[in-house]
Amino acid sequence: MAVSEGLAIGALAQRTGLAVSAIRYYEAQGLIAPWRNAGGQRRYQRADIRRLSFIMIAQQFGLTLPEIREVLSGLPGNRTPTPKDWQKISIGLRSHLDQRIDTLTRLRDNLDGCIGCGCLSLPKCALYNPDDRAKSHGSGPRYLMGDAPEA
Amino acid sequence: MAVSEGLAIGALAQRTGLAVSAIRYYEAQGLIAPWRNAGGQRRYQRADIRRLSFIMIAQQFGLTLPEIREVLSGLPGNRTPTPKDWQKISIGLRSHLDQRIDTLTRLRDNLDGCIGCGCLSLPKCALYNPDDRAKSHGSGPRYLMGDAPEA
DNA sequence: CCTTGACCTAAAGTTAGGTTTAGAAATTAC
DNA sequence: GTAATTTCTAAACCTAACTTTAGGTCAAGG
Repeated sequence: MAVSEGLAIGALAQRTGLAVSAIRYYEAQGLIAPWRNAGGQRRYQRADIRRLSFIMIAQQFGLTLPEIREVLSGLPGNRTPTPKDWQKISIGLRSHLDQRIDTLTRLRDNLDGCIGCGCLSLPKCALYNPDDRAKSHGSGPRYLMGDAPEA
Repeated sequence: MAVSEGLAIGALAQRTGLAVSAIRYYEAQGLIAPWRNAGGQRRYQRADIRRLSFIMIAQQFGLTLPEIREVLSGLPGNRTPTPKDWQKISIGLRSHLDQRIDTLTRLRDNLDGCIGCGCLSLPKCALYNPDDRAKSHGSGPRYLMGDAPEA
């Protein structure tokens, strides 16, 4: 019976390569919202495979889970997202990625001229002012990187 | 007397912009080695300002503290490093950075064609196979991502 | 001499992104 | 109708890179 009662969490895990615990964690973070069957178990739509795939890709691009949740909120809530819908929200990813590449490239260009030239110890060194603030995902203070003393 | 008994940790913190606790932490991780004065307090050389600066820059580039410790071990231990010494070890940074830029660029090039085209849900999608897979050194699974998200 | 501020150590807390564990209930397989 | 799988929840644990706290010690100034 139940020609299509949706995917169980284990099946979704297999299809995406994610751990079951990770999928539950994403739900806790508001990134995915399954329904429950009569027995209280999570059931997912086929479209959720793509949703999780998107999450994994966005993570590779350096987005945090809150950021990804934000991006996903751009999808329609009342129907299964179409390829066009995915395309639309992926534009944000693209610009995020472009920014990161720019930053790193700028950093690299400054490296050769800066390390070894003597300015390394000066707060005004170009390398100290990554005006983009690539807030590395760790927690902690790092008020230097995210919040340069000024510029 | 003691025309130059070295810098106290607070002075070093001010000069570098780092928190005192962070500098002690770096010592615990083997990244810097001050000596102690008669009273047991840490004393630093002026050259350590540059050492900490290097650490901060390397972090922006995405290196972990163990990796930075490794790079720093390339400096001479018996004398104050010269600009040439710094230049030498910075070559490793440069290649690290080049790799990261390459990876991101490859990812970006795949993005437009991949998201929205329908392959997003397939495990064979190019975005799923960042062939660089830098041995996910983090704890968790992230066996999918080639490298910790870093920044 | 005494007070204030900087410094000391060790241990616990923090954030992100999950995993592991434990005990119980639901499903599936035979 | 069981036995074996899965799944459930809640809570504890994990890493990296630090910070905060607690309880004391050192150093400098008046």
